Amino acid sequence: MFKNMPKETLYEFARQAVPCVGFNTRRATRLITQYYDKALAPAGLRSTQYSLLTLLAMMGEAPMQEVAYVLAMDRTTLTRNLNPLLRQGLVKVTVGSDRRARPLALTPKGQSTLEKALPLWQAAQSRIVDAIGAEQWEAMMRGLHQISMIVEEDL
Amino acid sequence: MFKNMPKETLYEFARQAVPCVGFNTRRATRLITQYYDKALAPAGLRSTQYSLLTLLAMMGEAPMQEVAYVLAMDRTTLTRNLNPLLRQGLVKVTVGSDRRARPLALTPKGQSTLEKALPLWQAAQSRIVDAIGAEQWEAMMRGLHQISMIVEEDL
DNA sequence: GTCAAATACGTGTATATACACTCATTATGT
DNA sequence: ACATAATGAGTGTATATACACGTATTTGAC
Repeated sequence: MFKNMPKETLYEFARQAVPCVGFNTRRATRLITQYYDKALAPAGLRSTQYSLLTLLAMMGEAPMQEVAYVLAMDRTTLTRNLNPLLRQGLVKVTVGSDRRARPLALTPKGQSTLEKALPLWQAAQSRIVDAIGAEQWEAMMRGLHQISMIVEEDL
Repeated sequence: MFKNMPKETLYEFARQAVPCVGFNTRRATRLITQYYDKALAPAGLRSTQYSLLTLLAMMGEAPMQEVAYVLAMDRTTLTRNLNPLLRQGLVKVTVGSDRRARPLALTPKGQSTLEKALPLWQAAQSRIVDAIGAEQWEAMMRGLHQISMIVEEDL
């Protein structure tokens, strides 16, 4: 019975059973995403939605192509991810001088939602970074970027 | 225009724009999953499916509850993830002495599919681990497990 | 200037993910 | 033994993800 096992032992079992980079990152990402989802729920945002709003706030008005590229996300996935944000009126899609492009931008409501979410995110983020330490977190980021670059060569 | 940027610069921009643990792990996981998906395609498996088959092979006949727990995956997600594997006849669902439980087990076809996939996975895995080094990979695993334990306290 | 190539985007389909709710079966307190 | 709680699992719904394919617009070669 795994449920009586300490988490550390369970993780070790899973890692031994499936010693795959992809499996272990996906597994951790499931947990981490749930954690931020829960933290951001009072603002009515999911993890992905918070990330997207934040990126749009930083990028300003930008065509979908560019946004998807920075997200390392399929263009069509971005289209779907926008739907809940459009329905809630947090993001607006306009048309630029190039009438093919669809520049995205935050609405005032999107801006205020983001401001409401910021302290929630900050608390969740700090809880992790404070626990593992900034150096450890920086090292993890470097590792994830390193792996990302390796795998992108094969896509 | 981000497309002319070196990847390293792009990643750094994304990390600065959205300095969130969840965002950065999700972003990397998207790329890594695509990479393994591509590598495993000749065996007709997606990354998640390969992981699940491997875990079932290691666990032997086990009730869904247990499998989901080891995967750190919602029980109902496991139900859905089984569908393509059941349709392809790679996994079978039986009924045990406790008629509520649904013990899962690989079929012979599931076993042979896994054997076909193994060298494909090994090649993809080695490409990453050889590039970053075993120590770096071990450190990443420890970091992911550490973060997983922290966030699980809040779920 | 015209027409093919390139570009920006959306849709159909399939898998991956989780929550709320429901159903069937087993365990338990009296 | 029986009523109730606890347990194991499935479904409805919504979001997240990517590929194959199609549409509209712009670029560029001539």
